[in-house]
Amino acid sequence: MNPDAGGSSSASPPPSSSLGAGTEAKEEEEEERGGKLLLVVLMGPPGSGKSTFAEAVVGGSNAGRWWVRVCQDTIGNGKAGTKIQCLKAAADALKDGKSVLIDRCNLEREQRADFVKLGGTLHADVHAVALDLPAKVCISRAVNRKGHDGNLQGGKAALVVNRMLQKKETPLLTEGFSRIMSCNDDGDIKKAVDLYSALGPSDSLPSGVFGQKSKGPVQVGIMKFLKKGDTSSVEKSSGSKLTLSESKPEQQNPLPKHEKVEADITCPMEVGKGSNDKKESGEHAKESDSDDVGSRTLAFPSISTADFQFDLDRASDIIVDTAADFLQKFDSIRLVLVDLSEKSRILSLVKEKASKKSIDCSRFFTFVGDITQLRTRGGLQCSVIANAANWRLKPGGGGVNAAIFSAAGESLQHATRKCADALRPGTSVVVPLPSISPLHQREGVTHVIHVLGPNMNPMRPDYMKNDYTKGSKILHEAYNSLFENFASIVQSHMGKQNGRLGAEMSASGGTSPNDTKMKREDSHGSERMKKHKLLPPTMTTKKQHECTKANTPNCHDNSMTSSAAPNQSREGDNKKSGVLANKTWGSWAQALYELAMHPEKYKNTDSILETSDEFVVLKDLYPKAKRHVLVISRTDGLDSLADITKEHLPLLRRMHSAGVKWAQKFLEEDASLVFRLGYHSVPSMRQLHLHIISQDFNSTSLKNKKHWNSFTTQFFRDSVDVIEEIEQHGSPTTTSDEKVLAMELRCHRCRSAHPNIPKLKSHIESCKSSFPSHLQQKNRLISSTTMHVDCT
DNA sequence: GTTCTAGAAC
DNA sequence: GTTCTAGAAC
Repeated sequence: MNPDAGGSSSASPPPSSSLGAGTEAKEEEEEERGGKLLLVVLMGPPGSGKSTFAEAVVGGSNAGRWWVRVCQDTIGNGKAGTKIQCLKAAADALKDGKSVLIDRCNLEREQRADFVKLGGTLHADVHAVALDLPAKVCISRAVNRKGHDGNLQGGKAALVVNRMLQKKETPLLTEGFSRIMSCNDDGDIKKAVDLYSALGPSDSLPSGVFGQKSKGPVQVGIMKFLKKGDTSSVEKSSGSKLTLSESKPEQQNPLPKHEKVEADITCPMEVGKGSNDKKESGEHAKESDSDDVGSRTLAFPSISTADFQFDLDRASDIIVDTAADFLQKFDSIRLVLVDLSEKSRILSLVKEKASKKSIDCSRFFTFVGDITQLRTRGGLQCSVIANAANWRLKPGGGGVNAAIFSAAGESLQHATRKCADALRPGTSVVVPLPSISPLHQREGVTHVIHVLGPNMNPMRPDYMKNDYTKGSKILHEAYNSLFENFASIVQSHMGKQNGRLGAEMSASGGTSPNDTKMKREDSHGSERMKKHKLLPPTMTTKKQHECTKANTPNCHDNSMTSSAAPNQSREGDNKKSGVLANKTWGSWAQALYELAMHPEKYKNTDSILETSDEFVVLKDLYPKAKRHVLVISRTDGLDSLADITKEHLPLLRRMHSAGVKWAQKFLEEDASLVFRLGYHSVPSMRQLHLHIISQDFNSTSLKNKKHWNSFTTQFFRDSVDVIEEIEQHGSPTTTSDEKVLAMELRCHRCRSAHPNIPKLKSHIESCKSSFPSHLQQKNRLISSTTMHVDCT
């Protein structure tokens, strides 16, 4: 602790030549040192370690540097002061020939603008140092600290941190900073401290953006990032630097006016035209690099319309429909349809239809160019590309498939082999592209998703004989599978960053144990990615993987249908997503099945509330809230959402109605409750069951992260949505990626992050925020004040 | 799904 | 030392 830290500002001893102050003296200093004075704006929420940083630099070993720390928490005679006071102190110090560290949160652009301006006016180099630690680390530290200068600690701190992080805006060079340094963990912070502490009088630091690997969206939270209906903070921080919209004049789709920031990342419905505008291309690439938009962008070719000769008009409808659905579900994700030629008929059809549908053209657009050279020749930053694969997942054959395999080199073939041997029409498989692949190195492509669509070409395998009813369904499925897989990549990308950063929980000093831990978690995380991400949705075991292999166009279903295991889904239940819904259930997972098949055996227990031919209503044995019941289907072989087809719609509607009825009954007993009805994407217990659960989550049986996330993330599929999706597409889209269950803990009402279950639980006891807006729509919530629409 | 428990985090 | 998480076993 610097002895002067309690005052309005603290400085290490100034060099004698700077005594006497004034601009002149300062300029002399500059000349002498060969460098300008610095105004370093720290950014970070409470708990991010700004003061520690500032104290280390100001009071550290660098006695030759004349730093002044301007700390808003102490500027008022040791107590919190105002921004004006900070500005004045900073101005005085700069005029005095001292470099300044601004120690206040400065998370929003507006909050720091005056300091940037001041630096400019007084000819100082203005740097940003963003302390971008994960929310939960900051919260944990802020909550636990004692004797904080600004008296912000304890429960109040968590609230403040959360509120601030919602508004965080990533610093940009365009704000006026000459250098931006982001610190994503304690190691980064130490490096930054060392860097600034070690600056000699004549040293200067290179300009530019450094260390911005972990982007704003990650810090704001995965849910915030992915879920529709949240505030715009993510777009603000993620999108503010891209200016694709400026790249081409022929913008067709004007942006909604309220999405100003998005407009910055927007493009006209069609951009690109390949290669030649070097300036533009460079700009895109550069801008995108400093943002995370590339990792949230999927470029895909039109599936089935080339060699497989699928009707273009129908295909374009399907592309636009599936893309629109997908974008509705996920915010901040970009989809780009790519084709080589400007004259591409499919591109113009899609453009026209997307425009008619008023799809946000910043998040879905067409692009003329080579999908294997999007960054270098097209200036489009994009980490995930889709491949219109063949069923054998082999290179060659011409078209996009040949181009991608050729551009990616042999490593793509090897990586593909590890994931699958073959693909069924209507499905896709994610292949992480090894870093040695030229496509990875040159274009920044991290994943290739192979997709197989329906074939309408009599010369190719699995010819569909012009059956467009089936063909359209399969093409629909192919795009859905592609987009879902893409979503899970983005999710796991975010989750991984959070996981890695989340390992950094201890106080600022500890580097080596943390480093060890970090590496371990990181490699562990990669392992997990290997296991899960290689497989299409819902496939998580080797066995299932093999099933898919067996289920290729040439192998059909024989190996599966002969399955005699009594605890597996029956044959024929798995027509949908190309990924077999088969799953082996542990003995413990049979309980609901047993009950559904033989409710009479259990009729003496008071857990069964109602029995009909179609379902049983049961009090959950381990309720995760004050009221938690299950409506269990009695249909044999219907184990999870993955088994559902349109035939089950009437059943689902009746299960829903039964659930609503019970919710209303409970509301009569306690009008303060709010209920949500839904299914787990991947249930742990066999036999399809609908959860009716009150949103207090006040239960000792709710014990861990998996419990919480299974009811409060997209893993929980609202019954109304499931029903709607079956009505529209014949099957529900399940978020089969179980990694959401390991995500950070966020309040289901205010979305604030919490470091552990006990702290989360104590928060939700008192959180009175209204529910996120998407939950308040379509009767997803049932309370004493809502009306419900009967789905029967 | 839960229980148990080692060891990480605090 | 206590609290908490996460993986294994069932």
